[in-house]
Amino acid sequence: MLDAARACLEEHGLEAVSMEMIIDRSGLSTGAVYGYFKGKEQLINAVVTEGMAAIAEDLAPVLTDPEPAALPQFVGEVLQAVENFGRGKGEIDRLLVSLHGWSHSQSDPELKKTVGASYTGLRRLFADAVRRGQATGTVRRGADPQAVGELLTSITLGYVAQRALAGSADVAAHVGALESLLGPPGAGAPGGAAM
Amino acid sequence: MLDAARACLEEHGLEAVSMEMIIDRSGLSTGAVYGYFKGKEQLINAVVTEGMAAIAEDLAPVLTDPEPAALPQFVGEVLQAVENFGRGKGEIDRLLVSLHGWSHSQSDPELKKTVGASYTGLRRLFADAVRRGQATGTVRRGADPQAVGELLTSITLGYVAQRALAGSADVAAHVGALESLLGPPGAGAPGGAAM
Amino acid sequence: MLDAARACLEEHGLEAVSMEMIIDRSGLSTGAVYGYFKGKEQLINAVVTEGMAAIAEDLAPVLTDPEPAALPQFVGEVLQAVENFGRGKGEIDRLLVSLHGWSHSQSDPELKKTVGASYTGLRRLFADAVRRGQATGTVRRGADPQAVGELLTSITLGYVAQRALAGSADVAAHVGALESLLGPPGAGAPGGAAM
Amino acid sequence: MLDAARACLEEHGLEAVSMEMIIDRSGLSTGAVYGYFKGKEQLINAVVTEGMAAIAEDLAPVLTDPEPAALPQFVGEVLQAVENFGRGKGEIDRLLVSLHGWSHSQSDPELKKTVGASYTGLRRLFADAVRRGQATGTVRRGADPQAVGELLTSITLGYVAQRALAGSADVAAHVGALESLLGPPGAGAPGGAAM
DNA sequence: AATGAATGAGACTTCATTCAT
DNA sequence: AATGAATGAAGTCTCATTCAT
Repeated sequence: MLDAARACLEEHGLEAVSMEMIIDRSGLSTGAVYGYFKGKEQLINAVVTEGMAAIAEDLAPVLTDPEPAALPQFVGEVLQAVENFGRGKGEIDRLLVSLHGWSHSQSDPELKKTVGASYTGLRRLFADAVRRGQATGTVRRGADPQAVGELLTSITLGYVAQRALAGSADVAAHVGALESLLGPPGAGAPGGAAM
Repeated sequence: MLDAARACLEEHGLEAVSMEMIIDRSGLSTGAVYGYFKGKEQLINAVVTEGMAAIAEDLAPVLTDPEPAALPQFVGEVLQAVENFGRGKGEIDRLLVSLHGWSHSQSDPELKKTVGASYTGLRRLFADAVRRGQATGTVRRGADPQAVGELLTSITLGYVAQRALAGSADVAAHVGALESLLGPPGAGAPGGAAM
Repeated sequence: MLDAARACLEEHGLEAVSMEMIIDRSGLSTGAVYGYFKGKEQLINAVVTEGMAAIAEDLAPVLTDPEPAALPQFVGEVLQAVENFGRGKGEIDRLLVSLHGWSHSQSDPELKKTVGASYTGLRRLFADAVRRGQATGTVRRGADPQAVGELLTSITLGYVAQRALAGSADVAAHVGALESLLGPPGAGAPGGAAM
Repeated sequence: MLDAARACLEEHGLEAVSMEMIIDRSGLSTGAVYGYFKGKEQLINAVVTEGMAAIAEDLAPVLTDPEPAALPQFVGEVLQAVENFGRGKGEIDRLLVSLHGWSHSQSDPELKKTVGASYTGLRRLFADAVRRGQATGTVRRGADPQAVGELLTSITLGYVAQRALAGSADVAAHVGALESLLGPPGAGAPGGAAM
């Protein structure tokens, strides 16, 4: 059901998905689908919500690592998890579908609140990781965890956007750029051998 | 016309905008609108295209600055230009509308190509600025301009996304985070007084 | 079952009653209901038929009274029985439901025949009562029993309609009007001085 | 449009009329119909409202006659006007459609109010006519105009109901019954000895 | 016999687009 | 060239009925 909706969303876009095509692809009957979801809105919202939950789950191990790696590598792990999530197991690219979710969530107050909470949460998780990094010596002490958390959130979301909009984005390039910019290692981010 | 479409897009979202509401708000007649645009698709595409052109125009002075500032400040200038673009002159927030454009462009091959070219261009502009920065000594020599360009593209797009999705994003926080991470100023990014 | 259907009919009207709501209210399972009634049509028809039978039963003692009262009082007894039927024992007003039955019966040939027979029967019962009234001296001899039966049928049905449509109808007013119009008592309708 | 709706209503009943059949019969396009009426509910309501207005117009000359005839004849004129209305000019019997309107109006609060006002108005018009009759000597002085108005309303509505439900109703029978009951057809209602 | 999840025909309605004026 | 009423294809959803369990 959600799989079918996601696939149709990727294939046809937010404006053109119809219940009929989702239902056809799901293999269920009209009535069955409307038994599970009250309507199209609710179904699309479920796709968005489930997507956020799924990627959050995939990111959790990285974000909650008690001893996070140096920032470039840490970002690399995050982006790789994001990338893996996009590739997923099926044929569809869930990161592309995300953009539809982003657009959709702007127009549904209820969903917007949920999404807002979720991304605010992501920001906080990043900040917490930064604090742990500072505690374990992989992140400069002088940095404001919240501000860095916000920056890392932008990099992560921006990776998704760039990947979809420019057609590609490279995890290694992001890591390399950060390494070369943050290095030379030693000043507080030991182990980060510059590019 | 495009103003009306943009406003309706922000107000109702990609799925719910109707030609009728755009036409009503534009003050033109149905026929007139169809005189200017072949159909809804073309009109929405025009909104997206015009939006990209407009923000590109606003970013141009910063991106093509012959002597770009140190990276944190440079990013600050970019994000501030983006933020100013969003605030715009009217009541609507053009950055929020961008997300609809991102979603929409995924489903229209023609538009997707145009958008892809535009964001690839942005990436290149960033890379070029990095090169100039390396030439004038504000960016580390060891960094790969293309990779850094990709990172900066992510930060920029991510700022837009985070602002819309989390409900807020702070230019100063981004600048501060970069400063404290890239600092101590001197090693190759002089002038960047660490936080 | 019929109680549930009746209640839903009153609450939602002929167009909006659904099997689902009737079934929910009945407390039975879908299958059980379809065990008792072949379908919605048959169920609604049963409601109508049962309603006619029930009011006929309530009216019987009055209509078959061997020595009917003078016409105004006789009509009063009939209308009071009708009113009592409407008030019933439950919360619902069965007279209001009657109007739905009237409407429904117009569209089902089978039911229309049944209903037609029932109301033709009512007319005849009235005519018979008139004859007995003439025999016992409470109704003018000159009157045509069939014609008077038809008039009394109209008054009875009209009472139901007026009650539902105008929002109220008063038994005493009907009786009073008849008394004042038919009187003076004695000229052929002795004993009708009452009230 | 309303003609088509009325015809379909008579032909299929309240539960079975569909917009599709009304639209087909009207010869208009779907969009045109929805241009005139916001939806099915509004269209049916318009049928009901127009029906009440139409019969009210037909009854007006009789009900507002400055010198109403004696009651039996007056009732005859009213019922004849009602009957003529039913026969109408087209093929459909508008009195049969009325029953659907009665049922429908029970379920729409807005319409119910309108209908209630209309029938309350009818009651008042009858009462007024009775008063004029008393003034001109065709109706007994002792009668309560309001009560008689209510009785006449019942007779009128009951005529419509009986005609539809029993399959027939006869104006002459009603007149005859009243004549024979109201008794000695003298100057009309000389003096009003009763009460 | 009883259940109630599932079915899918068909209902209502919208809205992008056209074209007579 | 401009208008906006009209079109009708297509979309969303309901609900009477069935049937595997």
